[in-house]
Amino acid sequence: MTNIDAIVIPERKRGSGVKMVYDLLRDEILDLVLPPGSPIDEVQLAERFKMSRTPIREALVRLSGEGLIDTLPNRSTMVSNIDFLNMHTFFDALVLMYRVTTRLAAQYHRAEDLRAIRAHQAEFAAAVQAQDALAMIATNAAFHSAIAEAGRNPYFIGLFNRLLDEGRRILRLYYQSYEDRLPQRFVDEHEELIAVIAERDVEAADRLARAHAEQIVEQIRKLFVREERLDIAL
Amino acid sequence: MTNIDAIVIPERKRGSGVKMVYDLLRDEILDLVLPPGSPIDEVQLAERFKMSRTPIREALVRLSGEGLIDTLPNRSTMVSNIDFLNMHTFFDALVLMYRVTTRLAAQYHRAEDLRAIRAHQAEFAAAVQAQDALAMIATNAAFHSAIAEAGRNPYFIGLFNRLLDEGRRILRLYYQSYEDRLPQRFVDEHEELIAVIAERDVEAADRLARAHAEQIVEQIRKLFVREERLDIAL
DNA sequence: TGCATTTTATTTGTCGACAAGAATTCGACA
DNA sequence: TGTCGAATTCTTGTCGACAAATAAAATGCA
Repeated sequence: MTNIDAIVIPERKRGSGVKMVYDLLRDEILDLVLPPGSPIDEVQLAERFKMSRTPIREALVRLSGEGLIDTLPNRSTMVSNIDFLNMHTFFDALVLMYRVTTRLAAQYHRAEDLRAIRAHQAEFAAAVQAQDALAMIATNAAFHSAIAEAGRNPYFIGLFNRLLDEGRRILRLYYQSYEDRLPQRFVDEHEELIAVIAERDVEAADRLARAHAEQIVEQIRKLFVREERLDIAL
Repeated sequence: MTNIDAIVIPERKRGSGVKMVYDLLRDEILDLVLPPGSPIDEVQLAERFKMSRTPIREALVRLSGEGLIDTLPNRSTMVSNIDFLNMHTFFDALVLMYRVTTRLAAQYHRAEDLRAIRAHQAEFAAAVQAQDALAMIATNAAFHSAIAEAGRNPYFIGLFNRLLDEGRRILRLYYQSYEDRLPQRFVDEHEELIAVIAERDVEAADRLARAHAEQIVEQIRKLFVREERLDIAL
């Protein structure tokens, strides 16, 4: 006894409304389906999800709290912009969190953490093998997020995940250029990271994580200057 | 033509509802007027603020996003507990953010930042002079928050403010014991911090911030063991 | 009395409606 | 034709109401 509506909107249960809208909007923002600056219309969303504006608004409040959307009082709300002018603050925070979370993972990880980390690494390697840039971005973030989880510091986990989200948006902008040789190097560096975490070598974990993070930052920087050149060329 | 209601609820304007509820509840949670575990009743709040449940709920969603309240789906919502078992994760994050924000302040501060920092330091010194423990907690947090602002990294500022909030709750629990001699030492250390920031001595800023943070952590730790002794004594 | 089950009450999640601001359109006048 | 102001349309913030989910109370039974 399934009707067609049940396929489009899968039998929403009471209480799942906000979470559903939140998850989907979040994905669409991070995947740049909704690019920075896109207007967000409550009424439109309400029609799309076939629910009233109240749960939509609560989802938007959550997204706003995480800085993914900007809300002008009594006026429009839109997907938050990426602050290219102060990108260095993002890089600083990212490198530090790479280091700290990897350090803590080396200190506090348990056996099951390593299994989860290795599983994500396998997915990342597969994405590199398949030259699937979007999958590389997602699996790389998941890999490092798993390392952070193994470190068991909720404050660092929270900030790091937020940074990884922001990085996901930034990399999406340039994912075309992921066709070079660097990804294989990242795969190797990930393996080294796993090794020093497993050995509980905190200092080595710090050193490798730092080098790895600076690699990534450097790559993003190169994407920027290439983009600037294109701008000038036009 | 003012009526009595206008005094209790000061002429609420459209759009200010959520912010008002959010600000007030946040203060009451951080000041332990609402201690951890307190139940939060939407209807009661709606009556208290003389508004409907909708804006109340949106304020609660924000507070939930910041981890200040916990919400069980379809069930009660309450002020989040302080996780004493994993207090070390809080200390780790706090020390690191003290160091990082002070470093960045030494690097990036401007003249007006120093003025703001010195103003907060003056207020802190006054609170110590007056032996006003609650004012010490608040002005100390404001002092370090101002240093973080001078560092101009929004990611660090966000996490650090969150940690300072949590610290405010923890210290409130024990603020009686602030009657010892340590506060004067903190005043002196603050002066040293300001000096190295003004000199833009990054490494010294890091070193002093770390020592200062570890002082504070050590003091909180001592409060804990004293509390445990009292528990045993009973 | 103690336990299981039904009934009632309370609380939460969602809804449709309305009114206040802001943006837009329209029209008057120069 | 261009500009200013009034009127209209649109969007947002808030409201009161209702129904689902849970908790509490009441009832029945051993």
